[in-house]
Amino acid sequence: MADVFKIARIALDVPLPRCFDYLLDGVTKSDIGKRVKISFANREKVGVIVDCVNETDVPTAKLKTVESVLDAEPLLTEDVLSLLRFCSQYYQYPLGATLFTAIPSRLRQVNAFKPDVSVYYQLNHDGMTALASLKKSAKAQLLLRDRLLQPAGKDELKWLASTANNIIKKWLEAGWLDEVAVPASQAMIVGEKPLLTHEQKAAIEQIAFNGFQTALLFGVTGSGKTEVYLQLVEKALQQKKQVLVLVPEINLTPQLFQRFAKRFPSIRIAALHSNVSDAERASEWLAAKRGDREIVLGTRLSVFAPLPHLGLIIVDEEHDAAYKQQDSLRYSAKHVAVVRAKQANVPIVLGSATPSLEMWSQAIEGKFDLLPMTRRAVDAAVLPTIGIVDTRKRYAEDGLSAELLAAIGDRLHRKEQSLVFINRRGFSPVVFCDACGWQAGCQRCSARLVLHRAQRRLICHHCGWGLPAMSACPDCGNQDLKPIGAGTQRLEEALETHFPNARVLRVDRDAMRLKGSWEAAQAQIMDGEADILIGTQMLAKGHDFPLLTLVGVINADVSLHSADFRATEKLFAQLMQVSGRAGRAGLPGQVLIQTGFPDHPVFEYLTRHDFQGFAEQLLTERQLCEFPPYSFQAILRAEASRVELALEWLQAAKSLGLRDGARWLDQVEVFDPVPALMVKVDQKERAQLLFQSKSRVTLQKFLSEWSYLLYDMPLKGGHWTLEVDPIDI
DNA sequence: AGCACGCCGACT
DNA sequence: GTCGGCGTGCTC
Repeated sequence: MADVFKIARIALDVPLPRCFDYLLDGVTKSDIGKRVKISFANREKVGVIVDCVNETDVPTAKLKTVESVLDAEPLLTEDVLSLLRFCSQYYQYPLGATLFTAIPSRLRQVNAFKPDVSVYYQLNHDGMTALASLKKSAKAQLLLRDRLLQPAGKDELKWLASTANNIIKKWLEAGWLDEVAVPASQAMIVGEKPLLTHEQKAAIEQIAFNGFQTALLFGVTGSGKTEVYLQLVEKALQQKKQVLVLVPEINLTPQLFQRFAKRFPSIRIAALHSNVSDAERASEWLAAKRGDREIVLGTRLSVFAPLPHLGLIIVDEEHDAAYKQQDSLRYSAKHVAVVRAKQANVPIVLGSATPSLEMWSQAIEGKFDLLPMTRRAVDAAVLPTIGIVDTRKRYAEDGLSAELLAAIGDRLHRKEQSLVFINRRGFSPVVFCDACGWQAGCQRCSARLVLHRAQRRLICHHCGWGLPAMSACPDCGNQDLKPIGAGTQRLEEALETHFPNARVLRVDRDAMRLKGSWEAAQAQIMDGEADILIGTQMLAKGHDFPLLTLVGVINADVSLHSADFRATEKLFAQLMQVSGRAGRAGLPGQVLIQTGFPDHPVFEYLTRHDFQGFAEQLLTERQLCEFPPYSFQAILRAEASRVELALEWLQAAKSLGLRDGARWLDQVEVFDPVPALMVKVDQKERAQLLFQSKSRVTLQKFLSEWSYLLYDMPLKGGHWTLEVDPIDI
């Protein structure tokens, strides 16, 4: 018989670094992970049992009794719980708050969640035949058709296409759709497979499927990484295992979902990301937990999905910063994924064309397996030629060099598409008075206001504050205010002037604000109904546009003199990524990068497509300076009404650390509190304190002994956070 | 995080 | 004389 206890230790969704004890007669270790209903500070709350004991320091009079146990079986099973315990400890975040981030919101509530009430739709045989040859421009129908190879809920379909309701209705009436209550398990069917390149074959063969293994799939754009994922997934599925696939952002899920659904039409895939409704997410989460979903495909939070038969983890676009959560539990999903693979004793494959230095260094040191794929899978597709345009020669107000204009003109002539990439929304980032030196600044942030000419407003990109654009300088009355520099809107205007007959399409957050406009824009680009695209980050990732053969990059150097030591690493990855948009389908691609620093080494490596050489050089630098990945960092950030208060608080926190963590101090470097690079954001002034150590373990020990003391140091009128392995310093 | 308890300004 | 401002302190 199992040991029986009297007291349950319960984790709650409160920002306190401890658990709370409640009486629960007959509680056993097998109850760990179950949810309970309790009264906490005179309020009903849901908690999770994390331990059971017979003795506690809490005075007996204070102990309350658990009102009810909500689960027959633990909602958080042992494997997920131990992963979350690791996260709580590693990221110095309270256990309760950590556990509750991993639980779908519907299951955090006191009211019981009734899963599987929603109807699932699936395309039947008639439907597949009828919809086999849709027009390319019927974007919504195409998306829905491909998704409906697998059972799908209404909410998710509506997210895929805003017109889903009407289309579903039509297809139901035509008898092309079946309503399925619960997606049924079937024998595995594998769709058509392409021939593999030698490199793809070699990569697949290196995954042994006999225990924990970390592999870095280093594949240039177009080398066929997805096909490698698919064949590895097939192997795992053959062993009746579940597969976890992580993608950096929701925009990339539909694409990958289609590939998976087409290849494995009988396999049930759960899509877990923030655009799936709460009810559907909870329902899919529970289905995965029952083993009723063979594949879970989702964004970073999916790394905590319950998978009783986990057999493989895939992390696509491993270098992407979106894997790092930037609030509450500040975890790195790819790091957690590696820990999960280790705990579950399964292989993990991380793919990227420009791996993070952190992963790359592990691979070349032999700690991870390196799976290189340096050739494009389509024979005819060659790597684009990359040219550097020196913008010091001639200053162009609109940001467009003569070389780039000529190349665009050339594409127009050949009826091919051009993409002009600029990571800056609005018309111009600076509004400046020649006469007195005045600049338009935000009243709530230490940032400049960006001119949005269409709205005739100056807008702060950090807090949203703004004011109507003025025609005269508010300080000296000068009538000649100058908008300096170019954003997407100015480029749009300039390109329309240069090429009056071209169809110019701007794709940024402002232009794509309306629902469905992004889908429409994609269809427009696919069908060749646009000649020149102006895009921000949105256009850099994912989608392949077959007619696109020229990519121009404006102002590639804004980040080159940034204080962030990761700036060049990020720039290289970003430029490689946009370059990858050029010339994928047999048409040769050209990339033109405008910069005022043409001699910077990053461009030399870039023109040679030499990631390895670039990484080697950066790693040498990092080693010399003892920067990550040769050291490990943590940052304590504080925000308050005035920066002096934040600095004072950090100084006090530092002294506390110096006293209490003294025995680690010879191995942990504690810097001085400094104001943040951008001191003021949204009326709050910020400062930070950096910790660094050559040993991850030592830093962990130091943080563990010191960080809980911070909870007893109130920051009046402010807020603090501790971040382990920060990526923005 | 909530929320209650607790001492000082402008209102019926 | 009260209503209410949000400063500190607690939650098993």
